[in-house]
Amino acid sequence: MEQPEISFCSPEMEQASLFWMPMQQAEQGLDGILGDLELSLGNGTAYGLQMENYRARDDDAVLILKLLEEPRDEADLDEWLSVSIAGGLHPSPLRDTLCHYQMECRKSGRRGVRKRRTSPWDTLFFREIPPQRGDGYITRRNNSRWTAKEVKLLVQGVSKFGVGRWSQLKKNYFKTSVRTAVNLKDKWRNLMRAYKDNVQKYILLELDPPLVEQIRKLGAKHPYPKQRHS
DNA sequence: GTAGGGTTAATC
DNA sequence: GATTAACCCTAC
Repeated sequence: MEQPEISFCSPEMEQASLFWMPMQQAEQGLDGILGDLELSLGNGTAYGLQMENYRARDDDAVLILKLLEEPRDEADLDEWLSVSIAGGLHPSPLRDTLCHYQMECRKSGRRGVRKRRTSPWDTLFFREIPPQRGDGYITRRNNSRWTAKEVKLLVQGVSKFGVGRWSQLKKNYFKTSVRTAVNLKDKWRNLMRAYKDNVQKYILLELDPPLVEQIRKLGAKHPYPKQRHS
C-alpha cells in the first residue's frame, strides 16, 4: 500500500533520525491523517501520539530534540513542556498528547486502536475512493484517556462558564487540544456519573480529593443533564 | 452548537 | 461478564 503523505522531515529531525510514521497504515481513514501516529527516535525510544489531522512542524522537532538532551520523567514532563512552550515554541497538540504516551513509562503495551463502525453513507458518498478498510471499521479519531490535568482544566472552565457552553469552554481552555466541544460535554457527563451520583462501582482515573470536591459542588450548582422544557 | 441515547474498547 | 470511559450519531 502506498505510504500516506504524512511524513515530515526537517534538517533537525533528520539529524536525530526522527520521523513520523503511520501506526496503522491499512486503517488510515479517508482524510489521510487519522488515528495513531508513532514518533520514533533514533535511540530506540518512541512516543505514540494520537491526534487528528495534525502535521508535525519544526517546533515539534526542536521540542523533541530538547527532550532528548534532557530526558524527563513522566511526572515532570508536562511542566517542562509548558515551560518550553511558554519560552517560545508554538502550542501544538504535541503538548497535550506527548506526556501521556511516553511509551517508555507505560506499564503495559500499546493500547489497541479504537474503532468505530463505518456508516453506510461512507460507501455511498466515497464510492470512488478505494476502501482501505478490512472489515467495515475505520479508526476512531482519538484514543486518548483524559488526564487529571485536563479534568482540572475542564473543571475550571465549568466554574467560569457553567454547563452547556462547551464551544466557549473549548476556545478558552482547550484551544490547541484535540478535545472537541462534544468531548468536553461527554467528559463532564462522565464526571457527573462518577462523582456526583456516586453510583459507580469503580473509577478508573483517581483525582485529587479537592478536585473531586470541586466537581461535586459544581455538579450541585449546575445540574446536568439540564432540565429541559417540554 | 448542544443534549442525550447508542456503540465500542478498555478495564475490573 | 459487567462496568466504565471515550467516542459516535442525530434531533432539535
